[in-house]
Amino acid sequence: MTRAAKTNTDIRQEQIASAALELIGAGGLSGLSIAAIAERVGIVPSAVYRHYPGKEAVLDAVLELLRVRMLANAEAVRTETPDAVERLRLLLIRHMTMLVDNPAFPHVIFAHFSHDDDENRRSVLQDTMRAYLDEVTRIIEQGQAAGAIRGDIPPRTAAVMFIGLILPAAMLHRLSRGGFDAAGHVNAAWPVFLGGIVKS
Amino acid sequence: MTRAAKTNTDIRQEQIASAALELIGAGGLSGLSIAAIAERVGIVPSAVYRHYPGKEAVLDAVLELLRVRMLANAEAVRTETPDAVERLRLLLIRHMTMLVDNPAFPHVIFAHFSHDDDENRRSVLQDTMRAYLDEVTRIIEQGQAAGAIRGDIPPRTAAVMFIGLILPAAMLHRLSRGGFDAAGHVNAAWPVFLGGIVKS
DNA sequence: CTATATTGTGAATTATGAATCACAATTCTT
DNA sequence: AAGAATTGTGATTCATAATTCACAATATAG
Repeated sequence: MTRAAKTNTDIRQEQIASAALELIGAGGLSGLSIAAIAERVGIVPSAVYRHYPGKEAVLDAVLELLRVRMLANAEAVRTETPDAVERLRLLLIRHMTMLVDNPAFPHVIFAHFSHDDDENRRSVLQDTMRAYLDEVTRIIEQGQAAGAIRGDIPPRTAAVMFIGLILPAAMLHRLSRGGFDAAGHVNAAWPVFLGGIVKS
Repeated sequence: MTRAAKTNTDIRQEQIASAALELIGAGGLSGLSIAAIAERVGIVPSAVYRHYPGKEAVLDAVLELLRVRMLANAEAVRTETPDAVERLRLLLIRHMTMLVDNPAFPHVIFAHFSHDDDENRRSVLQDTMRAYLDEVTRIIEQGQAAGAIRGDIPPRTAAVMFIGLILPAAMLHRLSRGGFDAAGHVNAAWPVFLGGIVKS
């Protein structure tokens, strides 16, 4: 066995967090072990502890990864188009792609949040979702101000419905082992959703 | 310590499955242990093995519980009203109530489905979801035939969107530890959804 | 009422995986 | 190049939870 190249902690931390994210996506939280992470990174299990104090810390890093990716999407569409409705559509596509690429996300969300240890993580996740929903809500409000979206619809409700265009598709995609066409669903559902929120 | 009353296996099996369901809802799959189940049932851990060959079998029983409850809802609304749209609304309420009462459901769905052991459970869950979606699809088709629902909407798409009215609400309800008003969201989202699918 | 089957109990066993540690190899500083 | 700091390795320890087992109590059949 060749020895793993000595690599700076900041690089290793990223590698470990990414490996953990992928492992969670593939096998759920139960499939996440220090040994599996180490193998994927190409080091020995005990080496992981050179870069993180323990498994809990690795999970925190995974949550941070997810937070950044979620909000990056919301950020990105802001510069792509000024039109609120079009912005929503682009975000929808991005969001869907992200969930299919990162199946770890729904896993982590629904994972165990019971012990006191997990309380902090739950809170971080909640903040992430709230921030994301705030972005979507803002786009919808903007569409209402511009007269494109019906003013009698609570923006927050529409924002949660927006998430609802994706979440079940991601779930079915996973349950069917990729058999369910998540992208196809989103494309078909979009005009229906639109029909419910735009001015007729 | 008083000794647990001797109880028939069929009763114990139900108690054990219910206990497991509740434990998963409270603490996720990670929070599920034979010891915890036993404590909740009021017996000693090793006694669980009198009624199930092992933990895997208990999980199978939990899945069966969920399947039955899902389909019971779809079945129930069929006799409550002949109107397709109203039937959908009733199902929505039932579904939402069920998810809030049984937070184990989303947990189990997004739980680990990687090992070969889990392959069978994934398949069972997929069947459950498909059967449920079939029911919803049928109601929508019926609404289209009756002229209440737009005919240019793919019924399956609408059915998945229907699930999407609930799933994110259940997620937010959980993330916020009950702070998010899932029932309120569903009530607000329903007319918007309706606006997208009914004939204008 | 006695024999048998069923269920419950506590102790012991086992498997798994997280975490620690002493030591080796590598890189960096000077 | 010498010494210090960093990173990697293998062996070991520790904790947890599933599972097994011998035995006790209780219910059921005859």
